[in-house]
Amino acid sequence: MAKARIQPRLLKGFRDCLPATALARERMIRSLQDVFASFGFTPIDTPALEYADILLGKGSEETDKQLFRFEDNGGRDVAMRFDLTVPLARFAAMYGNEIGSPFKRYHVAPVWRAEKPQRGRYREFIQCDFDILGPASAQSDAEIVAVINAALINLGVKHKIKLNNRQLLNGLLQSFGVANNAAAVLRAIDKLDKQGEAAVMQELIDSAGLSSEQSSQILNFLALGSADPADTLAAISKAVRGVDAGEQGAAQLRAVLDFVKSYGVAQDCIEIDLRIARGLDYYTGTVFETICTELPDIGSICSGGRYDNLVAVYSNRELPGVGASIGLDRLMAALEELGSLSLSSTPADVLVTVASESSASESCKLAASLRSAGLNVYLYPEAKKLGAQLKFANRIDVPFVIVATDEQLSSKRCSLKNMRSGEQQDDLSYEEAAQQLGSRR
RNA sequence: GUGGACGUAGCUCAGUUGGUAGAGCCCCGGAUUGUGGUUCCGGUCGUCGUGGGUUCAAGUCCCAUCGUCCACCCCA
Repeated sequence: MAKARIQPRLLKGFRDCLPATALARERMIRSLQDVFASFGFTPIDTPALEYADILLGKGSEETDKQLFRFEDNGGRDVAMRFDLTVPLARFAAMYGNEIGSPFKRYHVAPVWRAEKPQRGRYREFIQCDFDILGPASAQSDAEIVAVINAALINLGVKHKIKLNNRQLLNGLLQSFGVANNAAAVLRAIDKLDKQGEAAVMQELIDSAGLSSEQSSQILNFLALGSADPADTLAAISKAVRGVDAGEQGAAQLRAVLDFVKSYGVAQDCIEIDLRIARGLDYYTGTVFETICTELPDIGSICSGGRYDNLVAVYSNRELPGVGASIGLDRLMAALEELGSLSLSSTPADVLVTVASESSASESCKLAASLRSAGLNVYLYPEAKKLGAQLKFANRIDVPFVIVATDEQLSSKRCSLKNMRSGEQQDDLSYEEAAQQLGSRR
């Protein structure tokens, strides 16, 4: 009796990664790791699964609802991490003495959120986090911004980093007399780009219960987007005068911007955006979001902020932190849409064909010799018709192929074929072939 | 959670007022007995998402269900 066939399929919001995508992803991660390392960040890893109470109530009501949460076989209430910052806080609380302070780490790993999937939004996606724990300094905030900037430049992504400060925002709302419905106000303001001024004004009046004067006042102020941050800062300082939180926030923002400049970040990659609030509850100071300027619709590709009280949730020790997270999958989706993702399905520089069973072992030696010259070599795994091997080379899109007859191999000679141009060099020694390939890379 | 669009070959899709399913690409073989990608010839491929209903007859109409995509909410 034939076995019932199991329909191959994927869970909603989860994706397979084919070679071309996996290679592109690996290249991106390597590029990011280089940047993180260049700033002295060190990698860590933590488990995908945590006790549910570690994760619950740390992000927001929304992230609680989106948790993949279940009972394990031992009856424990467990959940999959929805970000890498909360596990970092738990990690720091457990190993504070070993890691010391300051602690600069990066972490590239998948996270899970049971949301409804959409363009650039999945249920399993990779985040690339980098954080500085310890100092509550404007300099470390600025360093995170500098890392974002360097990382995106290294990936060739045109971007704009939008900065704000939670305390400043609180101060502003206080000075406008709307601090008690802050959440509703911020939610409305956030829609300015998408829905326009009139709709937001209406929402401010209807949902947040503001007067129409308060609404237009706030709207005008928060939407304030002067090209020169100095002008914006001046206006802000004036607006928050006499409100403690506001004055502190404004001072922090100013200090961070000064340092960002010293870190050498181009001014046109940075702007103050008072609408950036961030949904996660743990942010306490500087917050930022980053858009890809060529594809702003896809949303923030990197965001984060300062969270000074998060580690204290798990520890009797205060350990301030600041960090950001690059959404690798969303970024890749953006690059793919822009057509600027290089997609090849093999890392090999050259494919070595196998002419016959009797010469196969010599082909292995040939491949080994090319590898020791530093080349990525795809040795065909069996003797087969040459046409089929070339066809395969074509399929995986390898740029060069080594072809050799049994006679050639017996005297350690081979031919090198360029698969793009079709041109072929005959009668080369292994060293000459390696040299040719090396010089063409 | 709310709203909208769509499910036909591995992929992208066509299929008229209901009449028994097609194209391109991909894949395989040959022309081409050690040279791919171009060209030509041939070939494989379908419970028309699933279940029910209307009808002599359903890919087509109706209901339900599942799935996908998009937008909102929120976010990477």
